[in-house]
Amino acid sequence: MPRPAKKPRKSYHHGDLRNALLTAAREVLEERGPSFLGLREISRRVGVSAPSAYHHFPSRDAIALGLAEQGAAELATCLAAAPANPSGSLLTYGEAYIAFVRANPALYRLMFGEGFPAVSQHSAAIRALRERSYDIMKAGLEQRLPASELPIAGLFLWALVHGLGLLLVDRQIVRDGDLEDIIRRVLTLAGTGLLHGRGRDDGQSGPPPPPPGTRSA
Amino acid sequence: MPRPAKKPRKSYHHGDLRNALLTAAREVLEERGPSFLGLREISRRVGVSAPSAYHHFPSRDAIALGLAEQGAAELATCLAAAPANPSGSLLTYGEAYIAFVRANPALYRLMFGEGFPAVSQHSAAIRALRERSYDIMKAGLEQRLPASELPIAGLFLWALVHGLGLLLVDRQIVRDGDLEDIIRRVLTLAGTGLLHGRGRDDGQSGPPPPPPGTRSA
DNA sequence: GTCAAATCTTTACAGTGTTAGGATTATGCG
DNA sequence: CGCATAATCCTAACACTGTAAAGATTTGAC
Repeated sequence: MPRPAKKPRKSYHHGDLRNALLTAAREVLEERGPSFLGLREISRRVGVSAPSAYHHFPSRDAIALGLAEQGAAELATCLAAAPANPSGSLLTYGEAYIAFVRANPALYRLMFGEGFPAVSQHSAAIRALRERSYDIMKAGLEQRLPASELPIAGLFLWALVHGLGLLLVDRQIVRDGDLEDIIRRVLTLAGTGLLHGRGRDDGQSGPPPPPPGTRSA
Repeated sequence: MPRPAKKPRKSYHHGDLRNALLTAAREVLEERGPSFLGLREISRRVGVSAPSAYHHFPSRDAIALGLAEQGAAELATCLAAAPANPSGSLLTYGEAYIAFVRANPALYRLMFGEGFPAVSQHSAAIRALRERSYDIMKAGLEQRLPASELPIAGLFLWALVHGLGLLLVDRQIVRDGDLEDIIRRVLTLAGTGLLHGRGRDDGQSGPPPPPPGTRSA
């Protein structure tokens, strides 16, 4: 049973230091921002000396990498749990994505920021999780777009929610109206683009969308 | 006349240290990335002792802020110089924006990253320059959209190029095709959305999905 | 020429990530 | 059980960082 952490432990060994470090790191992250994520600050919160962390992580960056992997996994979970409304799947996925970013602003910045080299180099685990998120969103488009348009449409959607999420996190959007409504309208605008923009290079005129779930290339 | 910088100067006084520091800082930035932008490293390149910088900048963050202001000004200039092709203004503005990001990747990350508190707080100068860039892009939309749609359309466009630029800088887009073409197709897709999305038809407003609070599942 | 202001210097301090080596506890084998 | 050994945590120390304080050198005004 993992020790409750943060309380003064009685045993010399902690018992679950690795997870305790990650938990404390996440607290520091959301409380004070990615640039204050210091190894000594983290260890201090856990009540342990700084070098102890090196028995569980090879470097400070590795702790940040651990957080980034957590974040990537949670993002994929959020997207997978989004209600797959067939008529407005783009809207629901987009809103789920934005909701995650707004619920974990500092974590999202860490995931896509430059502050931690280990994170920027995209570990294999992160790459896999990111691909999973991307595939989930793309699957939502698959029912309504010809396969030839999927790569561009997926990239379009990803870039939009990525940029919109970061603008929100950075408080760049100062409009005083209802933020939820603004987000919904931007995503709706994107949806009409996807719906009306299909006539590019698919010569067929009334193409039934290919329903069978062949994973995209 | 500014001293050539980087060569061992003979006079005790440098003469144009402030600009020399900014120039060296920009070199460090693009060579090694924002997280390696150290005050001592910068001073070393100029051939001057570290505390000298404090006569020209109140802190290390202030140097980064100076770079961010430079970047904001250059971005606005790039957008203003974009050929105002009336039929595809969105494409040209979007491409100009992306071109700037790709030409100054580290600078763009510094401008919108979290590594430097002074930068994240958006100085008045940066706010003004950013607004100018935004207005330039919005002006490109003005000729083709009703005024009521402008705020959302502008935000949509900004979020898209912001996200797309950051994805490019982060090397998240690994598709092996022609990158220029991919960018063009994404922007074109966005353009069709703007053109066809003016009559807002959001009849379906489903139940808002529960925001995933996701604190330590 | 002289004095003051501006500029650059060395020195020093508190903080960081990290390494080395010693203390303490848990574990597996006889 | 008893004991060797491995795992874990500790303190001490190093090189580095941003920044403050105070001394040296140059510029410019009177």
